[in-house]
Amino acid sequence: MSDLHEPVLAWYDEHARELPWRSTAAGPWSVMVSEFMLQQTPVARVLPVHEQWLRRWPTPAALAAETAGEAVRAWGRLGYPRRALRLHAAATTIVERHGGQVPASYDDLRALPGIGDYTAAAIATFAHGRRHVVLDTNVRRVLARVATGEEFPAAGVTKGERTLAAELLPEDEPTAATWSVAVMELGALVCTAANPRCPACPLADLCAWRAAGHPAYDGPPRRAQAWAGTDRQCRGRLLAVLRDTEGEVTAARLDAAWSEELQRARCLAGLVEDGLVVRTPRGTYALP
DNA sequence: GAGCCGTGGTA
DNA sequence: TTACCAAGGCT
Repeated sequence: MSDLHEPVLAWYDEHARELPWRSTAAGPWSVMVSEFMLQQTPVARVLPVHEQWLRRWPTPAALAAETAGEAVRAWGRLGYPRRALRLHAAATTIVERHGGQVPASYDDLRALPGIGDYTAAAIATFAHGRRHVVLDTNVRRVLARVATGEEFPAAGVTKGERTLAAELLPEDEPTAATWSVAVMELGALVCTAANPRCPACPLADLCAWRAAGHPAYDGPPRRAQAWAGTDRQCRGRLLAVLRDTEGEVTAARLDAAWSEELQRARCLAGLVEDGLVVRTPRGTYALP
């Protein structure tokens, strides 16, 4: 399967997007911030917020010196605001335990809040040039199609998947790093979830899914994410009020943001529990 | 391992 | 319009 390398690397050399966190001028912190923001969030929406963050907090120490609430506020509408909390906490740990430098080792990164297997491998690879299996949704989809002949990978990462990805990883460290970002980019731009651009794919002639005639996905249905009326929507509404207000917010303001009382109370308690909101002694609410 | 956690763009 | 989904992590 190592005959996949050359076509993918050549394609990446020609078609890679120029992104701020890929610039030679970008440091490990820029990469780390981007990886947090890109968790489940499209590049287009990350770009402006990433730029603001790096300008305001050019180092982990700069972010750590702020309150967590300012990180949540600056997160804006990227979604999953607990990521902002975790990034702030990770920056604090980096200052306290790593001399203010983003760690290069997978294990050190993996131990930070908000960093799971993917993000640890991604930062070690993209920020420090280390050699790790970087298995995100893009890579998984490309491998499922090219090697397994299925349209989509299983719900969770399988052992076989990880083994395959490890076998495909080039031995040479810098080449492995380029390969990892190249396969991700191929999945993001060509081998997309919907309407893949097979005619533009450098692996078209080697692709098992294409050879099989693009059979439709027949695995278990992926349950749609409910939204309207859910706690997630309610939490989003409540936090938006806090984000868009300097200082404290009265309970009445939050009452106005969501009419269903029981659900509102449950969600507010959840936000406090998560550390995204604090209740003041006066009974008002604020960002931490 | 399944469920939960935001948001907005696209077809 | 509804449904899908976009560089996951945590419990």
